[in-house]
Amino acid sequence: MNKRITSKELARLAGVSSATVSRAFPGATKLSEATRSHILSLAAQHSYQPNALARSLNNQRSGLVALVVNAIQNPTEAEQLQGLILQLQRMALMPIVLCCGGAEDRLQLMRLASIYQVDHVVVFSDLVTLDDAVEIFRTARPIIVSSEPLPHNRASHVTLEGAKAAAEIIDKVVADGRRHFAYLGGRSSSYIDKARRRWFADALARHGLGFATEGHGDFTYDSGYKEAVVMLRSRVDAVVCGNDVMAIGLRDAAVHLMGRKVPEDLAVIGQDGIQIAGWQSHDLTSLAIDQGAYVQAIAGLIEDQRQEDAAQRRVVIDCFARWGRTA
Amino acid sequence: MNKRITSKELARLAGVSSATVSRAFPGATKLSEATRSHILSLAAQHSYQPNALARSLNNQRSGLVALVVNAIQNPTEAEQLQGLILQLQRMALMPIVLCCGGAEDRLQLMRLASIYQVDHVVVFSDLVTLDDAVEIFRTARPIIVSSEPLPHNRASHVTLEGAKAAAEIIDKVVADGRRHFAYLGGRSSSYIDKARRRWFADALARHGLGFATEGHGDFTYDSGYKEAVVMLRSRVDAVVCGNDVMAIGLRDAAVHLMGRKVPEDLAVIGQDGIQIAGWQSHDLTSLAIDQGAYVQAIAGLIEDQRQEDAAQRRVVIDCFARWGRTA
DNA sequence: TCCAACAATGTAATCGTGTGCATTGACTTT
DNA sequence: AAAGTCAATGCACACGATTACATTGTTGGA
Repeated sequence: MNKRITSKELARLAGVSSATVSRAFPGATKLSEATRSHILSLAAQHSYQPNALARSLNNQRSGLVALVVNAIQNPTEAEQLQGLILQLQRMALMPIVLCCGGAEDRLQLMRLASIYQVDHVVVFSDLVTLDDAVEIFRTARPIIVSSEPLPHNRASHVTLEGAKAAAEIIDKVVADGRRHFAYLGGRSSSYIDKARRRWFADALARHGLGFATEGHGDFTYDSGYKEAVVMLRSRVDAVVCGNDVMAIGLRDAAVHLMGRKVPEDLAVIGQDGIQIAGWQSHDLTSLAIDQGAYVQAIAGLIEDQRQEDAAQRRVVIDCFARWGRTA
Repeated sequence: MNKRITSKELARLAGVSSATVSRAFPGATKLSEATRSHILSLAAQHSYQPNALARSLNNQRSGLVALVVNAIQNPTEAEQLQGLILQLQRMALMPIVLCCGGAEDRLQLMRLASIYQVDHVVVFSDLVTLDDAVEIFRTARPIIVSSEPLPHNRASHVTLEGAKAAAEIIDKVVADGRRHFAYLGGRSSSYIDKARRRWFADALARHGLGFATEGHGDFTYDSGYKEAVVMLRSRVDAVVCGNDVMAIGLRDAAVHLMGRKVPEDLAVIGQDGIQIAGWQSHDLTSLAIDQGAYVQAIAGLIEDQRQEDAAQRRVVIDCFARWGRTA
């Protein structure tokens, strides 16, 4: 195992002090161009790079970002995570990923991560409360994704607004003659979960309608499949689902297990607009998130936080209708 | 922003030296039980936790693990990553995720991560060569996933063996009367890519058959969809795909665009056995990886590496046939 | 009673970098 | 020519925790 070369050794090789080596790297302050290039070429030759851990120790800035997610397997989170990580890489920040989904003790997990002095925390998971995140990560103010859009001086928010697009979808489905609506949500009491249901409920209310049937899944395919069996026993000709994956599960059960025709007998509407929803075998109508804008918003908030005294902000991202052939 | 409490401050509060505070934490060596519990209760009260960065500085052990992946969006990698991260969390190790897929300069990205003194590196991506990984991450010996199973003293390997299961699948498909086979691989020249093709080619050879048609995608749905249009112009009644996602794309094009019936007109075989392949709307026959065993193997190699002078090992994981209704 | 052994804790060095301050030397100004 | 200015660099300390070594106090045995 080759040990890594240290700045002191490089200084000895270059015939300067370690302080001069240190000065050769970031902004190149107060240092003759000759020695600077000398040091840099020697550094390249011995493949020297400063130790980020030691640097962080007196910088008070680690360059680490904790991403608290539910489960990467979930396509919605996978797409968001992928986009954000690419963005962080461009900002020369390192993501540490925490999977709350399968963890026994989520708070313990976050404490374990907090000792790494992360500069920023992005909480995607709704299994973690804002207060816990703020309390545990003392070195950084969290950014909460899809939480309630209330001003909160201890965290920044990115949240979704889908009322308009939901109305657009409902209007079309009602115009098609559907009258018996169902909603398949999550069991979670998180803000965004309730907000999404409300967008559609409000849109229905304007037609004098409401959800006659309701179900609760856990955002997985299997839960959508299972809930379909229960919910479709009632008279239902349109189902709105809390995410795309449950919608696909529900549709599969309806079509393959219960012999319904989609969209003739049953309209199915998802949420998130994941790439898989666009696969031709699904071609799901969905209340879609603009993933690019979403990631840009998060990255922007992180950028804001880099000045010490920045106020905490909130950003609202508009959803749009993705039209498929299931509604 | 609450600063984090330091060991020196806690020592002052407890009326001891910072050395004693340090001794109270890990193995509790040489320290009276009274002061130990006193310090621990005070630590809990002020929610003190040691700074991992400072600790790593003289420990020579950071607890960080770099996971070099292609793209999280890819369901195969997402499932493996999820499993491995959960396992790492149980081992109290922190994962840093690098996405090579969308990165302009992959080597630069790895260099950026290498300054964090990671203890271990797991390379899933085939966009990075073994030599580059070893060269850049001097502080850790990489574990290479799905690379060639040759002994290599600078890295450990986990690789797949699918010859037997591939033969099982091919035997069944040939018994069904198929004779005109095609293979849709990746453009990558990685070992595992070629090995997978070989498993099926060998199985076909035993029936005096071979791949009459070949295509090259990039492991995405879209590339499977597009290649279908080209490949299915030839006379083909069975296609083996390099992964499940391309298989689904190819099947969608065959069914919805070209009017083929699966499996009547065309057998479709995927690889990886991802969860999505099991969704009823796909129900893909696939050469599946035992994800549990795969993750356990990687975790085992990491555990091995924790003793300084451990030999580098390689582990072979057997694939199995997942039977769906596409073949 | 005296010395040795040992447990408990403090002191100080260490890990690798970054940076304020002091020092040196060359160059400019009057 | 004397003095002031400024660029270039070294010195030393800080960041926060760990650990070898030194020190203290206590106890047990001869």
